[in-house]
Amino acid sequence: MASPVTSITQIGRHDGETVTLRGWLYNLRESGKLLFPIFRDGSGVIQGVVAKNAVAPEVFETVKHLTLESSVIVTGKVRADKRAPGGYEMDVESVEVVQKVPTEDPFPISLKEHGVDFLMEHRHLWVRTPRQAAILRIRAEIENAAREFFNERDFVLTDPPILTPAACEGTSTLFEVDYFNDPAFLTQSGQLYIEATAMALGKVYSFGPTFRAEKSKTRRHLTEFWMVEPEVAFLELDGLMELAEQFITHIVKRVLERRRADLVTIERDVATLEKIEAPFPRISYDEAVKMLQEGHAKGELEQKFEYGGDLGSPDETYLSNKFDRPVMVHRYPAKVKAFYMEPDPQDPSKALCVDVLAPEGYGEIIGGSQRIGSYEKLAQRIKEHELPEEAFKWYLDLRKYGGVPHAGFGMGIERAVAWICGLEHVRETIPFARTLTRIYP
RNA sequence: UCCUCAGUAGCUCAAUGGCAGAGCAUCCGGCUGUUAACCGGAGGGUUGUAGGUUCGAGUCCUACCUGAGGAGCCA
Repeated sequence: MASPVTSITQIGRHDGETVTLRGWLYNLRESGKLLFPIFRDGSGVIQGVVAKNAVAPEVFETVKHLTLESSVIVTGKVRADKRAPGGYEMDVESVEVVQKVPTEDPFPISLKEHGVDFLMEHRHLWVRTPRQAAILRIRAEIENAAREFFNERDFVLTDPPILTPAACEGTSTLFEVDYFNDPAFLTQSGQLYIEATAMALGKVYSFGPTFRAEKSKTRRHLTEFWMVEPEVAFLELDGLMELAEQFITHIVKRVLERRRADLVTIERDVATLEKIEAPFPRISYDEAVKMLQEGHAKGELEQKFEYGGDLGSPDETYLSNKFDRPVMVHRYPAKVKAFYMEPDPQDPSKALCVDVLAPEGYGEIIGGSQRIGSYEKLAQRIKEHELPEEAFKWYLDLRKYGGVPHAGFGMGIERAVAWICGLEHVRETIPFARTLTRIYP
C-alpha cells in the first residue's frame, strides 16, 4: 500500500502519518548508528532520521552511502520535533534512489562559500541552493504581481516583436542578427510598438526580454534582461508618475504578503520594504542638481555635477540615499533623453519624463515619459537625431491618424528584483544571466 | 573603450626569492541527536600562458589570456 506523496511545505498536515517525498539529498550528517539525511524537494527542506536498529540493514547502508544531490523517493513517518528548524522531521522507513550522483564526480557546489566565477560557471546547479531558489521564487512573485496590477486595471497585454528592423531609440548598441541576408536587430525596448497598440486598445502593456550590446560591466547590467512596459492613451506625466508609484507599491506589498519566508531566507531587511508606500517624493531635475551640488560642496559626493548632463550612477545613488522610498526625478534636459519625449510646455528645453530611483543605491528601476504628440515636432526630432526616416514612417503615422497625448514607462525586472531582494548584483535575479563575459551555461 | 584588483588541489584560501600547505569536498575508520556536526587516516598540484632576471621563481620583471569591481552608456 503506497503512502501519500506530499511536498515538504505541506508536511505539517501529515504529522504522525507515513508519507512519501520526492526530491534530492541536500546534506548528510552521521553520528555512529544514526544518519541525518536532509532532503529538499523544491518547496523546502526537511531532515530525515535513520536509526540503524530501526530500519532494514540495506536501507541504512543505502542512505549512509548516498551522495549529495542524488535524487530519491523517501518514505517515512512525519514527526513534530522542537529541534527541527522547520518544526518537523521524518523517520525514514524506505528509500528509493532514482539516480545516484557518482562518488568519483561529486556535486560541485558544497555548503561552503564559493567564488562568483565558479558559481556562475555552475549556474545550472547553483539554482538548487536554498538562497538562489528563494530569489527565483521572489522574482516569479514580482512578475506575477506586475501582470496582476495591469490586468486588474484593464490593461491589455500586447507582445511587441523581438526582431526589429532598426534601433528603437537610436542610441544603444544593439545585437545584430542575419534576417534572410538583411540586417535585423534584437529589440532594446517594445515601447514604440506598444505606442501603436495603445492607440488601438487604450491601455496596454508588454512584458518580455530586451537586449543591449553595450559593453557595460557592472552589478546593474545584463545584456539580456526583462522589461515590463505600460503605455496609456490620454495619459500625461503627472498621471504616469501616479501609475508608477502605485505599480511599485503593489509589487512590494505582494512580495511581503506572499514571499515573506523567502525574504527571511535571503536575510532581506523586511522593515525597509514595509516603508514603501505612495506617494513617492517627486523632485525635478533642477532640484536634483541643486541637491547634488550641495552634496559636492559638503564633500559627500566626489564628482562635481555639471548642470545639463544626465545623472551618473554615483549621482543616482547619492539622491536615492536621501529618501526611504523610491524617488521620482522628473523633467530632465531634453537633449540627454530620447528623441520621442514630449517637451515641457513651461520650458521646452526640458522633457516630460521621469526616472524612478530605487532606495539603498539600486539606481534607476523605471524610466518613462510622455511621448511627443505632434507629427511635425516628432518628424523634426527624428531629423535632428539623424535617425533613418524610412524606418520611422509607421511611428510617425501614429501622430497622423488620431494622435493623442500618451505616456508610458519601462521597469527593468532584474533591477527591481535586486532591490527588493537586497542583492549585490543583478546576475542572481535571473535564472541564467547573460553578461558581457558570459553566455554559458 | 578606460581605470583598479585578482588568478596556487574539485572548492575557499595560505606559503620573507630557499622542501607546495590547510580547511571543505571525495574515499576508509570512529561516535545513538547531528545542525556548514565532530575526531582519526588516505588519495588529490603543468602555481592562468609565454618569455626573462637569478645558484634557485608560486613569489621579482615584460607581454598576453581569463575573471571581478568601477567609469562611461543604460533598465
